[in-house]
Amino acid sequence: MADLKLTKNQTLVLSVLEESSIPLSAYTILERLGEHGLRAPPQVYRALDKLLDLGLAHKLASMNSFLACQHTQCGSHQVTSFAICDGCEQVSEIINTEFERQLNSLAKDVGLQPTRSTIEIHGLCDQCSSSKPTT
Amino acid sequence: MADLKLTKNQTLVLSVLEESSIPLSAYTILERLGEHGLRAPPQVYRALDKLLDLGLAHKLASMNSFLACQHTQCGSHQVTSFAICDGCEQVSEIINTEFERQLNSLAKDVGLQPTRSTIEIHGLCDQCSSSKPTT
DNA sequence: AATGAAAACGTTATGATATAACATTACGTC
DNA sequence: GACGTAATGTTATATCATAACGTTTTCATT
Repeated sequence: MADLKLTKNQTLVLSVLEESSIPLSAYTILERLGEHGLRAPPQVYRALDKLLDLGLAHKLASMNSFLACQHTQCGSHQVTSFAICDGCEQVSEIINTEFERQLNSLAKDVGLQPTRSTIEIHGLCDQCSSSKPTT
Repeated sequence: MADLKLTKNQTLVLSVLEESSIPLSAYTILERLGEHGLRAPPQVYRALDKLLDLGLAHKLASMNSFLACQHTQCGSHQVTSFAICDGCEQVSEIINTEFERQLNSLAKDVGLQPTRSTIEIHGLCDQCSSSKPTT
């Protein structure tokens, strides 16, 4: 566990993310940590920034929300992709080297040296797509 | 040109996007259209929503900004990827069917039926990477 | 243990992004 | 010209994120 170096607020924020089955907004995290003494957004955002740096959490730009890294050891600068169900909000974190290679190749084709990528696939999971359409 | 069906505000917003070499925030668009009578955010956001629907504009979730579609005819629901230079802010819009196929395959592997994707690659373009590092 | 630098923290205020809600106007169709 | 729909204008507010500043904690060095 890399948790050992985390500060109090970072630990609190990461715990909330880990206990959630879906991504959370910074303000939802703040609400849940009110009873632990957190009162203002910067306390959450600062903890999140550090967790993102460490690769222990990820931000979903398309939803303005955050989730704990699902891989116990997610190198902070790999290309990570997310499959997001718009029904149940479950997220799968995908790391695929062949896909990463192809992404870098696309970037190179247009003359870009990539540093970070946002890959977020929205849709419906098998379970939601079999239950939702019956409306 | 598909412009023929656009309303006044949609046409104004699209014009501003087309005249810009970089993505613009909704509020920047609003400022630029102040002289044309636009005064409040909903006027811009409503036009943007329609332009996104029509595939005439795209949103970059990682930057909270918008740009005109670079393909004269971008089917509104293709997988479109963006290569974004963090130096000069130039964006290349990439459509690649092999990449799209692989993306769909990744989604399928985790049981997701994709509907829309956010693919944004950040980095430095060749020009910026040869000028910036010398600091 | 004293000390000093760096990191983390708490707090207030504000900036930036986006939408709800409602009244009004434009416009095609009958 | 009456009607229904789409577009518009406007006010207010919700949501997301950070600047700025002072205090406290941490911890290596003395």
